[in-house]
Amino acid sequence: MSLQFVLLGMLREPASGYDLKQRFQDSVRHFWAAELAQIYPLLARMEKQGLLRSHSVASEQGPPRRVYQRTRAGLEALADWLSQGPELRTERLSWLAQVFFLDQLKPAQRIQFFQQLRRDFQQHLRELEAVQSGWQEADPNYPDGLEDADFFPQLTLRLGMMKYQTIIQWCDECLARIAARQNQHR
Amino acid sequence: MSLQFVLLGMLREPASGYDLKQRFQDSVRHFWAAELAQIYPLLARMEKQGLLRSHSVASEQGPPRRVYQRTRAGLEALADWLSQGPELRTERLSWLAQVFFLDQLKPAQRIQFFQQLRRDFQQHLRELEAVQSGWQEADPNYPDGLEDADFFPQLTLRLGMMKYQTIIQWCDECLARIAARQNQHR
DNA sequence: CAGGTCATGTAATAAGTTACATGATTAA
DNA sequence: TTAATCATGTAACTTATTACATGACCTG
Repeated sequence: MSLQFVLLGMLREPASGYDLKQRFQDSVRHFWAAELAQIYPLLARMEKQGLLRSHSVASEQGPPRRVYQRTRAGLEALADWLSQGPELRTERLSWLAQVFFLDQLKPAQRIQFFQQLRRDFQQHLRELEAVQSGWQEADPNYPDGLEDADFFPQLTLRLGMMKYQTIIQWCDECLARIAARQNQHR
Repeated sequence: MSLQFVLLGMLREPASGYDLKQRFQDSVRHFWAAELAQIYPLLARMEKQGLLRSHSVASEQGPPRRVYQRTRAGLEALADWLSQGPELRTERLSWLAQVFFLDQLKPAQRIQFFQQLRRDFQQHLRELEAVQSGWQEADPNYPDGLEDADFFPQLTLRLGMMKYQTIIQWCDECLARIAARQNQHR
């Protein structure tokens, strides 16, 4: 299970389940997501396994926060995972499966499909660009003077943008080719 | 559940669970995968729901084959899925999560990590290129004279190649930037 | 006669989603 | 007073993986 390692990686500083969920939202959501209903029980399990330690901290608002930190064992588990090299798993892209079968959709709707797809990814791209801008303005060292702990996250942001650009380009290409085919078939 | 729809899409012609698994292997494996242990029970369930019909056909070798075909209801379910527009779900790319946390790995191993990543994706790219070459040689209409039923699959193949190329490019960029940083820090 | 392919399936486990329950505080 | 945010959790369900069981036939 990789979520375990993602949590270990994020626990560079102590954090509660709720905090971790926020961090997903604003730093890794373009390549990982997790719900609280998955995070809470997993954190508890990891503590039982000795990878984490927790203590309760009173909160100004709401119930007390359970704040977790990595143990030595947790740190080792993370190091192991990283040193085993890239963990590649088969992706499941339902939208691409839809494209695969798109001949079974009415011609007019096919074009709409690609237009919608383009809009969706354009939106994703804009979101990442916004993240980048914010960062860029806040940190004069951006991007190559960053410290390691920020440099590698920046690389993932960069790939996210490159990938979305590629997909948008591909959408345009698809739309052009579909249009060309329609003219030919008359 | 999208596997259901992927199976419906693939059942353009009747096929057994075993057949379907093969088709995953050679046509959609870069964006979808499924094990027989998932396929068999799902096909049975879909038949109970009235989306599929099956009959048993003797095989030259091994046990009789259970061959499935779509019912009208199955076809409608597929059409519905397609006409609802692109189904985007959050991806989970563990290897990219590893990059995100790569500062927690020894510097020498970081470079190895990217080299390995590059090799892996280079391999994936080569596999798709081989698929394309085979197809290109077999069909003189490739790629824009293809019929719809082959044209859309071709688009997914094309995106697969573009994506892998992007990732390889990004790996090179990362390696260069890491090297540049090492020089700066001395 | 060992290992691969053909072919179907079950069982156990892991991973992820959706819905629900609780209850305080704060801002519109 | 209504909705949002803070904060933790459980329960039910769906989706996916790994391991196992069965047995014929085909190739080296």
